[in-house]
Amino acid sequence: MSLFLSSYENRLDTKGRISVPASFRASVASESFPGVVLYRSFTHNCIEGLSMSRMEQMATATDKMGVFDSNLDDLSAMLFADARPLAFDVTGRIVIPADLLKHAGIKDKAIFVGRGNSFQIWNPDEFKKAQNKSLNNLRSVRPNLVIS
Amino acid sequence: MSLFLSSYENRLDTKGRISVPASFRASVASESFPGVVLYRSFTHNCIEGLSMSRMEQMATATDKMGVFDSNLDDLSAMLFADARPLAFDVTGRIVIPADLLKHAGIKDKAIFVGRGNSFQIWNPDEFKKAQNKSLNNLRSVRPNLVIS
DNA sequence: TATAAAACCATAAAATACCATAATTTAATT
DNA sequence: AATTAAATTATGGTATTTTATGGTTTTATA
Repeated sequence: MSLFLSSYENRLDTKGRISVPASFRASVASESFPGVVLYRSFTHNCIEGLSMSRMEQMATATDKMGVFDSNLDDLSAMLFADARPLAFDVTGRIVIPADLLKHAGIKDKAIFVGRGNSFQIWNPDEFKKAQNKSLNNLRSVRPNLVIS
Repeated sequence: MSLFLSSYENRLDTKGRISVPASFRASVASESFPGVVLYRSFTHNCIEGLSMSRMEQMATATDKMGVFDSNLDDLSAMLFADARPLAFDVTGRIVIPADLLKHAGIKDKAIFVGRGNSFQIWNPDEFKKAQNKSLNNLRSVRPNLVIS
Protein backbone atom coordinates (compact mmCIF):
# COMPACT_ATOMS: atom_id res chain seq x y z
CA MET A 1 0.00 0.00 0.00
CA SER A 2 1.42 3.35 -0.98
CA LEU A 3 1.22 6.33 1.35
CA PHE A 4 -1.65 8.74 1.78
CA LEU A 5 -0.14 12.15 1.08
CA SER A 6 -1.36 15.73 0.59
CA SER A 7 -4.83 17.17 1.29
CA TYR A 8 -7.91 17.44 -0.90
CA GLU A 9 -11.13 19.33 -0.26
CA ASN A 10 -14.26 17.85 -1.84
CA ARG A 11 -18.00 18.42 -1.73
CA LEU A 12 -20.72 16.19 -0.25
CA ASP A 13 -23.98 15.79 -2.16
CA THR A 14 -27.45 15.52 -0.62
CA LYS A 15 -27.04 11.77 -0.08
CA GLY A 16 -23.78 12.14 1.85
CA ARG A 17 -21.71 10.95 -1.08
CA ILE A 18 -18.23 12.33 -1.60
CA SER A 19 -15.41 11.55 -4.00
CA VAL A 20 -12.38 9.98 -2.38
CA PRO A 21 -9.38 11.79 -3.89
CA ALA A 22 -8.02 9.91 -6.88
CA SER A 23 -4.57 9.68 -5.31
CA PHE A 24 -6.01 8.05 -2.16
CA ARG A 25 -7.88 5.59 -4.36
CA ALA A 26 -4.62 4.79 -6.06
CA SER A 27 -3.08 4.09 -2.64
CA VAL A 28 -5.48 1.21 -2.06
CA ALA A 29 -5.76 0.11 -5.69
CA SER A 30 -3.88 -3.15 -5.10
CA GLU A 31 -6.05 -4.20 -2.15
CA SER A 32 -8.63 -6.97 -2.34
CA PHE A 33 -11.29 -4.71 -0.79
CA PRO A 34 -11.93 -1.79 -3.18
CA GLY A 35 -12.59 0.89 -0.62
CA VAL A 36 -11.57 2.27 2.76
CA VAL A 37 -12.42 1.76 6.43
CA LEU A 38 -13.57 4.78 8.46
CA TYR A 39 -14.09 5.29 12.19
CA ARG A 40 -14.55 8.16 14.62
CA SER A 41 -11.28 9.48 15.99
CA PHE A 42 -10.89 8.85 19.73
CA THR A 43 -8.94 12.05 20.20
CA HIS A 44 -10.11 14.61 17.64
CA ASN A 45 -13.34 15.74 16.06
CA CYS A 46 -12.49 14.07 12.81
CA ILE A 47 -12.84 10.77 10.97
CA GLU A 48 -9.94 8.33 10.73
CA GLY A 49 -9.37 6.33 7.54
CA LEU A 50 -7.44 3.16 6.77
CA SER A 51 -7.11 0.43 4.19
CA MET A 52 -8.80 -2.90 4.88
CA SER A 53 -5.46 -4.71 4.95
CA ARG A 54 -4.34 -2.44 7.76
CA MET A 55 -7.52 -3.32 9.64
CA GLU A 56 -6.77 -7.00 9.12
CA GLN A 57 -3.28 -6.46 10.52
CA MET A 58 -4.88 -5.03 13.63
CA ALA A 59 -7.14 -8.06 13.98
CA THR A 60 -4.09 -10.33 13.74
CA ALA A 61 -2.30 -8.23 16.33
CA THR A 62 -5.23 -8.51 18.76
CA ASP A 63 -5.28 -12.30 18.25
CA LYS A 64 -1.64 -12.56 19.25
CA MET A 65 -2.23 -10.69 22.49
CA GLY A 66 -4.72 -13.24 23.74
CA VAL A 67 -8.37 -13.08 24.68
CA PHE A 68 -8.10 -11.82 28.25
CA ASP A 69 -6.24 -8.54 28.00
CA SER A 70 -8.80 -6.01 29.23
CA ASN A 71 -7.18 -2.91 27.78
CA LEU A 72 -7.05 -4.62 24.45
CA ASP A 73 -10.64 -5.57 24.96
CA ASP A 74 -11.54 -1.90 25.29
CA LEU A 75 -9.50 -0.90 22.29
CA SER A 76 -10.91 -3.51 19.96
CA ALA A 77 -14.39 -2.90 21.32
CA MET A 78 -14.14 0.68 20.18
CA LEU A 79 -12.21 0.18 17.00
CA PHE A 80 -13.90 -2.79 15.36
CA ALA A 81 -17.36 -1.85 16.60
CA ASP A 82 -17.05 1.61 15.13
CA ALA A 83 -15.21 0.76 11.91
CA ARG A 84 -17.19 1.16 8.69
CA PRO A 85 -15.99 -0.60 5.55
CA LEU A 86 -17.02 1.63 2.66
CA ALA A 87 -16.63 0.46 -0.91
CA PHE A 88 -16.06 2.93 -3.74
CA ASP A 89 -18.83 3.30 -6.28
CA VAL A 90 -18.01 3.29 -10.00
CA THR A 91 -16.87 6.90 -9.90
CA GLY A 92 -14.79 6.54 -6.73
CA ARG A 93 -17.26 7.90 -4.20
CA ILE A 94 -18.26 6.66 -0.75
CA VAL A 95 -21.25 7.47 1.44
CA ILE A 96 -20.02 8.67 4.80
CA PRO A 97 -22.49 7.55 7.51
CA ALA A 98 -24.40 10.34 9.25
CA ASP A 99 -22.96 9.69 12.71
CA LEU A 100 -19.42 10.03 11.44
CA LEU A 101 -20.29 13.29 9.71
CA LYS A 102 -21.83 14.55 12.92
CA HIS A 103 -18.77 13.58 14.96
CA ALA A 104 -16.55 15.59 12.63
CA GLY A 105 -18.98 18.49 12.22
CA ILE A 106 -19.04 18.00 8.47
CA LYS A 107 -21.91 19.46 6.46
CA ASP A 108 -21.30 20.06 2.76
CA LYS A 109 -17.51 20.17 2.46
CA ALA A 110 -14.78 17.88 3.76
CA ILE A 111 -11.03 17.76 3.51
CA PHE A 112 -9.11 14.50 3.11
CA VAL A 113 -5.78 14.79 4.92
CA GLY A 114 -2.91 12.39 4.23
CA ARG A 115 -1.22 10.86 7.28
CA GLY A 116 1.13 8.37 5.68
CA ASN A 117 -0.25 4.93 6.47
CA SER A 118 -3.65 6.39 7.26
CA PHE A 119 -5.65 9.53 6.57
CA GLN A 120 -8.22 11.76 8.22
CA ILE A 121 -11.37 13.52 7.08
CA TRP A 122 -12.12 16.92 8.61
CA ASN A 123 -14.47 19.83 8.41
CA PRO A 124 -12.18 22.18 6.41
CA ASP A 125 -12.47 25.08 8.87
CA GLU A 126 -11.87 22.87 11.90
CA PHE A 127 -8.84 21.40 10.20
CA LYS A 128 -7.28 24.80 9.58
CA LYS A 129 -7.70 25.65 13.26
CA ALA A 130 -6.27 22.33 14.41
CA GLN A 131 -3.36 22.67 12.02
CA ASN A 132 -2.45 26.10 13.34
CA LYS A 133 -2.53 24.73 16.87
CA SER A 134 -0.23 21.87 15.82
CA LEU A 135 2.16 24.28 14.17
CA ASN A 136 2.39 26.39 17.32
CA ASN A 137 3.00 23.28 19.42
CA LEU A 138 5.76 22.16 17.08
CA ARG A 139 7.45 25.56 17.24
CA SER A 140 7.57 25.49 21.03
CA VAL A 141 8.30 21.81 21.62
CA ARG A 142 10.42 20.80 18.58
CA PRO A 143 10.09 17.01 18.90
CA ASN A 144 12.61 14.85 17.13
CA LEU A 145 11.66 12.15 14.65
CA VAL A 146 14.33 9.46 14.54
CA ILE A 147 14.57 7.48 11.31
CA SER A 148 15.58 3.80 11.52
CA MET B 1 -13.04 -15.10 6.39
CA SER B 2 -13.40 -11.33 6.23
CA LEU B 3 -13.65 -9.24 9.39
CA PHE B 4 -16.75 -8.47 11.40
CA LEU B 5 -16.85 -4.68 11.45
CA SER B 6 -19.27 -1.97 12.56
CA SER B 7 -22.47 -2.28 14.63
CA TYR B 8 -26.04 -2.96 13.55
CA GLU B 9 -29.18 -2.71 15.66
CA ASN B 10 -32.00 -5.03 14.60
CA ARG B 11 -35.39 -6.09 15.92
CA LEU B 12 -36.57 -9.45 17.20
CA ASP B 13 -40.01 -10.49 16.02
CA THR B 14 -42.64 -12.34 18.04
CA LYS B 15 -41.05 -15.68 17.17
CA GLY B 16 -37.61 -14.60 18.35
CA ARG B 17 -36.25 -14.26 14.84
CA ILE B 18 -33.66 -11.59 14.06
CA SER B 19 -31.79 -10.67 10.90
CA VAL B 20 -28.06 -11.18 11.05
CA PRO B 21 -26.62 -8.04 9.40
CA ALA B 22 -25.96 -8.58 5.72
CA SER B 23 -22.31 -7.64 6.10
CA PHE B 24 -21.83 -10.29 8.83
CA ARG B 25 -23.50 -12.85 6.59
CA ALA B 26 -21.08 -11.84 3.87
CA SER B 27 -18.19 -12.43 6.30
CA VAL B 28 -19.11 -16.12 6.58
CA ALA B 29 -20.38 -16.53 3.03
CA SER B 30 -17.44 -18.68 1.94
CA GLU B 31 -17.81 -21.08 4.88
CA SER B 32 -19.15 -24.61 4.56
CA PHE B 33 -21.60 -24.02 7.45
CA PRO B 34 -24.09 -21.31 6.38
CA GLY B 35 -24.58 -19.70 9.76
CA VAL B 36 -22.85 -18.65 12.96
CA VAL B 37 -21.92 -20.13 16.35
CA LEU B 38 -23.12 -18.36 19.49
CA TYR B 39 -22.25 -18.79 23.18
CA ARG B 40 -22.61 -16.84 26.41
CA SER B 41 -19.76 -14.43 27.06
CA PHE B 42 -17.66 -15.34 30.13
CA THR B 43 -16.80 -11.71 30.81
CA HIS B 44 -19.79 -9.59 29.80
CA ASN B 45 -23.55 -9.80 29.75
CA CYS B 46 -23.60 -10.40 26.05
CA ILE B 47 -23.52 -13.17 23.47
CA GLU B 48 -20.31 -14.06 21.64
CA GLY B 49 -20.46 -14.97 17.96
CA LEU B 50 -18.06 -16.71 15.61
CA SER B 51 -17.85 -18.48 12.31
CA MET B 52 -17.71 -22.26 12.39
CA SER B 53 -14.18 -22.27 10.99
CA ARG B 54 -13.05 -20.00 13.81
CA MET B 55 -14.57 -22.45 16.28
CA GLU B 56 -12.53 -25.18 14.66
CA GLN B 57 -9.42 -23.01 14.99
CA MET B 58 -10.09 -22.71 18.72
CA ALA B 59 -10.39 -26.48 19.00
CA THR B 60 -7.01 -26.81 17.33
CA ALA B 61 -5.53 -24.14 19.61
CA THR B 62 -6.73 -25.91 22.76
CA ASP B 63 -5.27 -29.17 21.46
CA LYS B 64 -1.88 -27.60 21.01
CA MET B 65 -1.80 -26.32 24.59
CA GLY B 66 -1.95 -29.83 25.95
CA VAL B 67 -4.56 -31.89 27.68
CA PHE B 68 -3.30 -31.36 31.23
CA ASP B 69 -3.86 -27.64 31.68
CA SER B 70 -6.85 -27.69 34.01
CA ASN B 71 -7.78 -24.03 33.51
CA LEU B 72 -7.83 -24.56 29.80
CA ASP B 73 -9.84 -27.67 30.35
CA ASP B 74 -12.47 -25.63 32.18
CA LEU B 75 -12.44 -23.01 29.49
CA SER B 76 -12.91 -25.35 26.59
CA ALA B 77 -15.49 -27.35 28.52
CA MET B 78 -17.57 -24.22 28.93
CA LEU B 79 -16.96 -22.98 25.45
CA PHE B 80 -17.73 -26.08 23.44
CA ALA B 81 -20.56 -27.22 25.69
CA ASP B 82 -22.27 -23.86 25.49
CA ALA B 83 -21.75 -23.22 21.79
CA ARG B 84 -24.84 -23.22 19.55
CA PRO B 85 -24.53 -23.53 15.79
CA LEU B 86 -27.35 -21.54 14.20
CA ALA B 87 -28.06 -21.70 10.48
CA PHE B 88 -29.47 -18.72 8.57
CA ASP B 89 -32.95 -19.01 7.12
CA VAL B 90 -33.62 -17.92 3.54
CA THR B 91 -33.77 -14.24 4.46
CA GLY B 92 -30.67 -14.35 6.68
CA ARG B 93 -32.34 -14.64 10.07
CA ILE B 94 -31.56 -16.82 13.09
CA VAL B 95 -33.52 -17.71 16.22
CA ILE B 96 -31.39 -16.95 19.26
CA PRO B 97 -32.01 -19.53 22.04
CA ALA B 98 -33.88 -18.19 25.07
CA ASP B 99 -31.09 -18.76 27.59
CA LEU B 100 -28.66 -16.70 25.52
CA LEU B 101 -31.19 -13.88 25.23
CA LYS B 102 -31.69 -13.98 28.99
CA HIS B 103 -27.96 -13.88 29.66
CA ALA B 104 -27.64 -10.75 27.53
CA GLY B 105 -30.86 -9.15 28.80
CA ILE B 106 -32.23 -8.93 25.27
CA LYS B 107 -35.96 -8.45 24.77
CA ASP B 108 -37.07 -6.93 21.46
CA LYS B 109 -33.93 -5.19 20.17
CA ALA B 110 -30.36 -6.35 19.82
CA ILE B 111 -27.17 -4.85 18.48
CA PHE B 112 -24.63 -6.88 16.54
CA VAL B 113 -21.18 -5.55 17.32
CA GLY B 114 -18.14 -6.27 15.15
CA ARG B 115 -14.98 -7.44 16.94
CA GLY B 116 -12.71 -8.23 14.03
CA ASN B 117 -12.45 -12.00 13.93
CA SER B 118 -15.59 -12.38 16.02
CA PHE B 119 -18.66 -10.40 17.02
CA GLN B 120 -20.97 -9.86 19.97
CA ILE B 121 -24.71 -9.43 20.43
CA TRP B 122 -25.84 -7.00 23.12
CA ASN B 123 -28.89 -5.33 24.56
CA PRO B 124 -28.47 -1.93 22.84
CA ASP B 125 -28.68 0.11 26.05
CA GLU B 126 -26.23 -2.15 27.88
CA PHE B 127 -23.83 -1.88 24.99
CA LYS B 128 -23.87 1.91 25.01
CA LYS B 129 -22.99 1.86 28.71
CA ALA B 130 -20.18 -0.65 28.21
CA GLN B 131 -18.81 1.31 25.27
CA ASN B 132 -18.68 4.55 27.23
CA LYS B 133 -16.80 2.73 29.97
CA SER B 134 -14.34 1.42 27.39
CA LEU B 135 -13.82 4.88 25.96
CA ASN B 136 -13.05 6.32 29.39
CA ASN B 137 -10.63 3.49 30.12
CA LEU B 138 -8.89 4.05 26.81
CA ARG B 139 -8.51 7.79 27.40
CA SER B 140 -6.83 7.20 30.75
CA VAL B 141 -4.76 4.12 29.92
CA ARG B 142 -3.94 4.67 26.23
CA PRO B 143 -2.85 1.14 25.40
CA ASN B 144 -0.64 0.74 22.41
CA LEU B 145 -1.43 -1.72 19.69
CA VAL B 146 1.79 -2.51 17.88
CA ILE B 147 1.42 -3.64 14.31
CA SER B 148 3.87 -6.20 12.88
C1' DT C 1 -53.50 -34.15 17.87
C1' DA C 2 -51.45 -30.21 19.85
C1' DT C 3 -47.25 -27.57 19.62
C1' DA C 4 -43.16 -26.07 17.94
C1' DA C 5 -40.15 -25.44 14.19
C1' DA C 6 -39.13 -24.65 9.59
C1' DA C 7 -40.23 -23.07 4.94
C1' DC C 8 -42.66 -19.75 2.22
C1' DC C 9 -44.52 -15.25 0.63
C1' DA C 10 -45.01 -10.22 0.63
C1' DT C 11 -43.50 -5.31 1.23
C1' DA C 12 -41.44 -0.81 2.73
C1' DA C 13 -37.24 1.30 3.41
C1' DA C 14 -32.63 1.72 2.63
C1' DA C 15 -28.58 0.95 0.06
C1' DT C 16 -26.33 0.51 -4.25
C1' DA C 17 -25.74 0.56 -9.21
C1' DC C 18 -26.45 3.18 -13.25
C1' DC C 19 -26.31 7.10 -16.50
C1' DA C 20 -25.25 11.83 -17.72
C1' DT C 21 -22.58 16.04 -17.39
C1' DA C 22 -19.42 19.57 -15.56
C1' DA C 23 -15.00 20.66 -14.17
C1' DT C 24 -10.28 19.92 -13.95
C1' DT C 25 -5.97 18.09 -15.22
C1' DT C 26 -2.79 16.25 -18.48
C1' DA C 27 -1.02 15.74 -23.06
C1' DA C 28 -0.41 17.25 -27.74
C1' DT C 29 0.19 20.61 -31.25
C1' DT C 30 1.12 24.85 -33.17
C1' DA D 1 4.62 29.60 -24.48
C1' DA D 2 -0.04 29.52 -25.82
C1' DT D 3 -3.82 27.00 -27.51
C1' DT D 4 -6.27 23.03 -28.39
C1' DA D 5 -7.46 18.28 -27.69
C1' DA D 6 -7.89 14.29 -24.82
C1' DA D 7 -8.36 12.03 -20.65
C1' DT D 8 -9.37 11.89 -16.00
C1' DT D 9 -11.86 13.32 -12.06
C1' DA D 10 -15.65 15.28 -9.48
C1' DT D 11 -20.57 15.87 -9.11
C1' DG D 12 -25.70 15.54 -9.81
C1' DG D 13 -29.84 12.89 -10.48
C1' DT D 14 -32.53 8.47 -11.38
C1' DA D 15 -33.43 3.49 -11.47
C1' DT D 16 -32.70 -0.93 -9.59
C1' DT D 17 -31.51 -4.13 -6.11
C1' DT D 18 -30.84 -5.59 -1.53
C1' DT D 19 -32.18 -5.80 3.14
C1' DA D 20 -34.91 -5.96 7.18
C1' DT D 21 -39.16 -7.29 8.86
C1' DG D 22 -43.96 -8.84 9.16
C1' DG D 23 -47.17 -12.45 8.37
C1' DT D 24 -48.89 -17.18 6.67
C1' DT D 25 -48.58 -21.93 5.52
C1' DT D 26 -46.48 -26.31 5.74
C1' DT D 27 -43.76 -29.81 7.99
C1' DA D 28 -41.82 -32.09 11.86
C1' DT D 29 -42.15 -33.54 16.71
C1' DA D 30 -43.80 -34.72 21.35
